[in-house]
Amino acid sequence: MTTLRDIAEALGVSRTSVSNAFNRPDQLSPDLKDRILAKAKELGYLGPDPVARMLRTGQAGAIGIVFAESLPFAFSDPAAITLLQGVAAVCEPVDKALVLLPALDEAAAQTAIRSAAVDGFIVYCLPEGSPVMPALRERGRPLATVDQRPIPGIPAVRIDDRAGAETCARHLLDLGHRRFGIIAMEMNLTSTGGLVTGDRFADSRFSGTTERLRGYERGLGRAGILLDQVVIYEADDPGEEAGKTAALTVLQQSPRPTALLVMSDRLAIGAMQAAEALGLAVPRDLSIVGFDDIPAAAQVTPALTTIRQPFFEKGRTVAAAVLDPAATPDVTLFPYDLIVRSSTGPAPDRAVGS
Amino acid sequence: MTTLRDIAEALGVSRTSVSNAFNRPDQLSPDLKDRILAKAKELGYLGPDPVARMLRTGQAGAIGIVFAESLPFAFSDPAAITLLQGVAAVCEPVDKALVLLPALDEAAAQTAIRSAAVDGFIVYCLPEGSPVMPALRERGRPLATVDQRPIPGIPAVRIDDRAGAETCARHLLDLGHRRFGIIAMEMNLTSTGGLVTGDRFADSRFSGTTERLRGYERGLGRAGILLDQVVIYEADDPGEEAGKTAALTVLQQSPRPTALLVMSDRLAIGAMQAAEALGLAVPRDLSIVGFDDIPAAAQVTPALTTIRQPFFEKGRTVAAAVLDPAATPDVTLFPYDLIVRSSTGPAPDRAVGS
DNA sequence: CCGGATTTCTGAATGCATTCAGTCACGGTG
DNA sequence: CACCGTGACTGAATGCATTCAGAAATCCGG
Repeated sequence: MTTLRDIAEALGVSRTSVSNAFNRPDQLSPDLKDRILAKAKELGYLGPDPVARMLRTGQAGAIGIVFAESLPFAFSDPAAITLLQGVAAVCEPVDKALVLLPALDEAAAQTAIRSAAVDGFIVYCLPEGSPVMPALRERGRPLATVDQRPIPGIPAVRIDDRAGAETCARHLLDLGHRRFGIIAMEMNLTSTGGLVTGDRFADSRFSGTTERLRGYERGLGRAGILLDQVVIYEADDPGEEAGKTAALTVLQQSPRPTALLVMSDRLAIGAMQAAEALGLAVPRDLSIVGFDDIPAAAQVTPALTTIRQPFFEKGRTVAAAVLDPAATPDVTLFPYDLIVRSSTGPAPDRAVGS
Repeated sequence: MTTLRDIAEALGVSRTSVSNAFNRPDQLSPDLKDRILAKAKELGYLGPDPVARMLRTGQAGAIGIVFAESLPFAFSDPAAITLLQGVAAVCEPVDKALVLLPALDEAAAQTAIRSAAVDGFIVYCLPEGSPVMPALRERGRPLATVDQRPIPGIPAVRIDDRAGAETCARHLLDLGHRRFGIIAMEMNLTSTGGLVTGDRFADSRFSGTTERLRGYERGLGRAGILLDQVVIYEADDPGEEAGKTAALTVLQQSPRPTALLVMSDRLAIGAMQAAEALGLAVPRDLSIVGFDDIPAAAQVTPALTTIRQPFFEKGRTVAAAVLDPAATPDVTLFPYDLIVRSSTGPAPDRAVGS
């Protein structure tokens, strides 16, 4: 394998000059530059080795992203994809590559983190207490988190999930609903799903789940409804199928809820399928509110009422935070919006409201 | 900044031992190992520098992916995402990270390629003659292409686009259609879109576009229909909006086509929106066939008839090809399937067929 | 033709860890 | 007691390029 040195020797010039020929051609007489480049081609030199350059300059030219779940799984999440788009949109103009760290499990994530050549890490949706976080800190690189519980000293990007969820609850209350079901996202990495009682949520490791539940609680509380009066089902994964399974159970409780508070659009879309399977018309018999406003939310029939949050912007912001940690506030809170579409309507029979 | 050497000196042991303490703890007496680890912690050592290790071992522990378009754009493509999932599924178990190379434009892609610390590259959907390809070869790393014209000596993964497209055409022919419109994907990176004649496709740089058109041509040829008897519109980007714009024009030609051959599902979904805007019922007034079978194809109403191709599998295969180039055949052709759903039906008035 | 400003080029230190081929000491064996 | 195998540990070469400070050469005006 040819190196800078070989070329320098073959030509009787210094290594510096060869390096300059590639990196700062203006520092060299055109003649020498051409001779160097020609010799390089002749010897089959592949150009300065990027790794050696990194070692010398201390710049990796890349930033890493770590997800709580395995990569193929993370890619199935439209919200994560949009976030990634935002991240890419700021990395690209500054020529930073994006490194997706494999995270088959927590151990794998840790080794990946230890051996990643990156200038900083974006941390997405890690559960509280994850051992991945210490591994990240040990690398001593800039860090920023998104959609997880803020850690003091590390820039965090998120929305006010609690307030968003409260808004959902109030929307349904305003429509006259009084019997609710809640379909929750996972509370931790190893969730098996199933019906749960409100207090078990104290164990939740995922900030989004915890906060949204608290938000529902607060919202429903305004009508005097307590969490143990509502059916709560924890989905065992973030996919539509899990939402369907969850809703199937929730909708077979009696008295049947007239409205479903669902923590994500994917789950909500699954819930709509369940409603259809049970012959319930949405929103006539059942109202459903999602969360996130993923692209599919507007496309399903009926279109989903949901909370919109700016994933793309969030992506841009975390990326910027990692790129320039100094200029970043501790936590950036983005606005959210209730988008009322066709999946919510007046409670079917107000007289029955508990 | 603390290094291996500092610890070795502080403890009066060799660098080798310190290195071993981290990488091969079994080579060391437990006592020494503990002392080293303790001292490392004490001195705030962050662990062996991954870049230095890469330099020494020649392993980057990552593979790069290059797209023809800018990253945020690439992420909007459901097919690319599924492919990525497949790639991730094989990289993850072998602890390889995935490096997304920024490609704001071709020049940016080239610098990114030159400075990426990766063990190999996956090349997705590059147009023919792209200057990115030579840059890739210069790096001298394993390469594999997917969804683009195969390059001799480089493993390629694809489907038989031509045959797939021919199948679409025959399907419509079998339903009695005789007046066709074609909505084509971009022919090159700088396409501005618009109506085109069949022969201009000789200029197409994107293999998928070229092949699919040839396939339509061959299919329609069986009924004696030549390409210049059909309206062809080249979309100016891969998005749904572009499909709608295209279809709006195509459907206003007279005589109006009774069937649309659309080169991708995203464009096809856009075309369905156009049909709706024009008050045409699908499939009663107009049949539409897409290509790719992205998840949305099954979800739109009416569900889209399309060609299914195994993106996930394709991803796995290219990734495997880069990881182990020796064991890889020159070109891997995946099967495709015509999935007949509800967007195609009998021609409205067979008597009018040209 | 001279002094100083430029331009061009070089030396050598530096970044950090891995790894092969041993050395050394110790315990067991005949 | 001599010899050998084994485990523990070390030396030093090696991977490849960047960069600062300064030397050498060239050029300018006067």
